[in-house]
Formats: sequence, C-alpha cells, structure tokens
Amino acid sequence: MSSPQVVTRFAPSPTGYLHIGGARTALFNWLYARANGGKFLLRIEDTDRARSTPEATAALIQGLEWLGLDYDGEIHSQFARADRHRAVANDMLSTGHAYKCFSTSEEIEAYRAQARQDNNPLPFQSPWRDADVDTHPDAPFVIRLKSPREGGVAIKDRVQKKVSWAATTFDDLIMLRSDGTPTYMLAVVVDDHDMGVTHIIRGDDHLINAGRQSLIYRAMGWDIPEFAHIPLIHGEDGKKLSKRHGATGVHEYAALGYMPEAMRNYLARLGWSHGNDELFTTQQAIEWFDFKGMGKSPSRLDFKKLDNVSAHHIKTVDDSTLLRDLQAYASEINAPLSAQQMDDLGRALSICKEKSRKLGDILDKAQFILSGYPLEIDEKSADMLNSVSISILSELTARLNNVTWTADAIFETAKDLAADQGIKLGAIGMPLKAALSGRANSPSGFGMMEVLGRDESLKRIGKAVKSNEA
RNA sequence: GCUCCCUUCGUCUAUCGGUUAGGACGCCAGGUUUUCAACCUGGAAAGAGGGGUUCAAUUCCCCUAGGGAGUACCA
Repeated sequence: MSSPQVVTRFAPSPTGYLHIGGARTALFNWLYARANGGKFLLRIEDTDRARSTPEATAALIQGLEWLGLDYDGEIHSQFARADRHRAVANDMLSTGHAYKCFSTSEEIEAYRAQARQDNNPLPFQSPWRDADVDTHPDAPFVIRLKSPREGGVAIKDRVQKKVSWAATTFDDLIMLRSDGTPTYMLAVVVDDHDMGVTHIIRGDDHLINAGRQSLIYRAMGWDIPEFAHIPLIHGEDGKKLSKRHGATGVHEYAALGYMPEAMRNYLARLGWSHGNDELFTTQQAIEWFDFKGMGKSPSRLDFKKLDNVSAHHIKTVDDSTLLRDLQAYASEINAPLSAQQMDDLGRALSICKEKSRKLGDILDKAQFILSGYPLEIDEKSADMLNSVSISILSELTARLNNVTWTADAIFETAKDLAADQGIKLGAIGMPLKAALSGRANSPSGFGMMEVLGRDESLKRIGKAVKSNEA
C-alpha cells in the first residue's frame, strides 16, 4: 500500500515580523516535507482582523524567502475561508456535536471569578448545552463544541509521545463567535483537513490545543493528522525569547550578517540532532531529518555558536552563493554594492573570507578595494608607518621589479628580504597592510597586492612612503 | 491556583540498563602565525535531589525541587 503524500504547513498569524522561533518551526516543516517528497504549504492565520496587517504578511513571506524555505502552491488565507468554517460549525450544530450558547461575557466572567474563589478547577459549563431549542431567546449567541464531560482525551505526538488529559480539562470551546466569525480553533482544523495536511509540526505551546482540536476532528469524523510539537526557543538566560535578548526576528539576523545557509544549519541543530553532526548542508539536513532526533526540552539561543556555524559556512559555501548573499546583505544594511564593486569583491573574495565570521567581516576586509582611493588611514595603521618600516617598504618595492605579480612570489620576496635584514616577517607584513589598506583589519598584504595589481599596489606603497618623508 | 510538558559539562547535544559518560561552541594554558575573531596541541567542565525496580541505573517507576507552556468570543 502506498502511504499518502506528506503535507506539512506553516501557519503564522500576520501580526509582526517572522520570529526566529517561527522560522525554526517553518524550517522543520519544510525539512520534513522535502525529506519525504511532500508538500510544504503556507497559510496565513488572519482571522483576527484587528491585529492582522498586510505589512506583517509581507514580512512573513520575505522572511521565509530569505531563509530559502519555498512553499508549494498559493498562499492560503484563513480569513478568506470563513464561509467554509461557518458551514462546518452549522453542520456540527445539526448533528448535535455543537450547540448555541447565549451566555454573555459577563456571565462567563462571573462564573470564572466564582470558580477561582471556590477552587473549582472546572472550566465554564454553559447552561445552554442541553437546552431545548424552544427555550432559546432572540439574542446573540456563540456556537460551542459539545466536548465530552467524562473520560480522557489523548493524542499521539511524534515528539511528545502520548499525552492525555481528563475530559473535564476542556471547556466547550467556541467555534463561532457571536458576530458569526469563526475562531482559530475551528479554522485550523477545517483548513488543515481541507488542505490535506498530514503532519502538524508546531511549537509546543500548542500542545493542549492539539487535544482540543482532536475533539473537533472526532466530531466531524475526520482523520486526525500526525502531531509533532517541538519545544520553544529561549533566550540565553533560559527565559522566553523577547526583545531584551537581542535579535528575535529573522530580518535582524539578516542584518547582522548571517547567511541563510548558516541559519538553517544552526536553527536545525537547535533542539534537534543527528548524532554528533554539528556542521551540515541543507541537503544533509533534508536527508537526516526525523522526529527521533528532536529533543523535548526548550533550548537556548547561543550567538557564539551561531558565529562559529556562520564562519564555517562562509568558508565552505561556493563563491557565487557567497557573493549573492553579500550583495543582499549590503542592500539590507543600506550600503548597496555597485556592479564595479561586486566585480572587485569577487576578485578579492578568497582573501577576504578567510577568518570571517559574518558577512560584514568580509565587507570590512574588502574595504581596501571597495572604498577607493585615496585611502583613509586609521590610527593603528598610521603608527605602523614610521621611518623604519617605510624604509623597509622602499626596499621591498625595489626588490619587486622583476617579480611575477602573485601573492606567493611577493611573499617569497618578502621572506628573503626579512632573512637578509634579520627581521621578522611581521616587520614587513604589518606596514605593508597599513600602506595598502589603511586599516588594521585587512587581508594579507601579499594577497591584497595580487588583487590590486602591480601598478595600484606600488602607487599605494609609494604614497605611504612619500607622505612619511614629508 | 489548576492542567500538561521538561531536567546530562556555562550552552547545544550523544547515550536505544553494563561507557574511563562522547562530540561541538565557549572558556583556560601552551605553540604557531604578516601577532588576528585563523590554525595546532593540551586542559578544566555534566547525569537537579531523594526513594524505589534490577546482579547492574544517566537510562525504567514514584516523590520533591527547579524550569517551561497553557488556562480568551487571540492565534
């Protein structure tokens, strides 16, 4: 027998940017779908009209795009499906699985206040649950699900295993509000069912919702999908991730200079593992992903580790991808690169990506070729260019006359010079870097010379020599 | 308060009852280097506590403590 095609979905509500936790949830859904040749759907949970905005929807889509998580098919709007949700609620009304409740918010609040006082753990019990329709007043009502009042409710979860609650834990959840709009609880179930979602992978803050929602599935006689509730991400102090922990939105990570590839690696490894593998490609993540490797406890964000993962991907990713990411990053931080600069960057890439952790580090190192001439000499570099080092540079220049212009050859020349004069190589390398880039943070001087070419290199060294003599 | 979930080095984690409890990041020391956030070598660093079950528990069960989540006509 052939098992049905895997369908996962990411269903954020458009009330802000794409949160890093949401991004990870999306990543796992995406990974699972891609691993099983299934579909990864995107649904916007925009039933809360007051809080949903088109800007937020755009930000969500942008965030996913940046992370490289492509969804299949159209974007589904939950709000647009309200008629269908209403129809399902009315269906349940007619089959006796739901009922009209005329209790007002005040009455419900009064019940809850009393229950608190009496230490009564029972949720609101509507007096209308078994009322005769003839007694129904002509007043606003909500439609509630007739939840079981005895026994237990259990769900199977691929991560949390079997979880159960006493039936009395659940109230008769509202499916249709008094203004006739469907609630989230109803809408997710109907949408997930209609969209053919087979695996619901989401944050474990929804765990109890799975119990509630299973009641609706059962009332409708629908198959209950596989659940996988994954633990949430916390800040470095173990508390719920919030603004004070620093970056919480994926766009902030983009602005910080992390590559999507690195983020996917780091996020996947957070709370999930494949043996001792730490550094892997997205392709490997797809091949390895399973629910077995999923932990059950919340994990904390660790920027030091992220940096390390980032450095690794900068080192290993192919140049065309790196260049593309660099270009996107430069635009992100409002310093877009011109075609000429992209070209220069491409030539300098191999020497600039060394020892770089983030995209910004690469751009920093590339300033020697990106920011043009004349150079701005920083303090450290100015100190480096004293009369002693200047004379060394003059000597080096003289020896370079008949040398093939490659980093290696120049390096050899410098080594010979150092040996002849009995000085350390650093005594040449450091002032060389200063003269060529004007900055302390630059690539190897010999590498820069190769990239810059003979004329430009000699011009810069000459300028440094001259200004020191003056 | 009530319900559910969780608990291995500082952090992310491996371990399918028997291990000198492994790896990675970070940290410390030394080395190396155009003296760097690179690289190399070495080091410190963990089973929350208490009961069981078992020949044997980090691993299974219970209790306690701590942490998290939920408790809306939000999603």
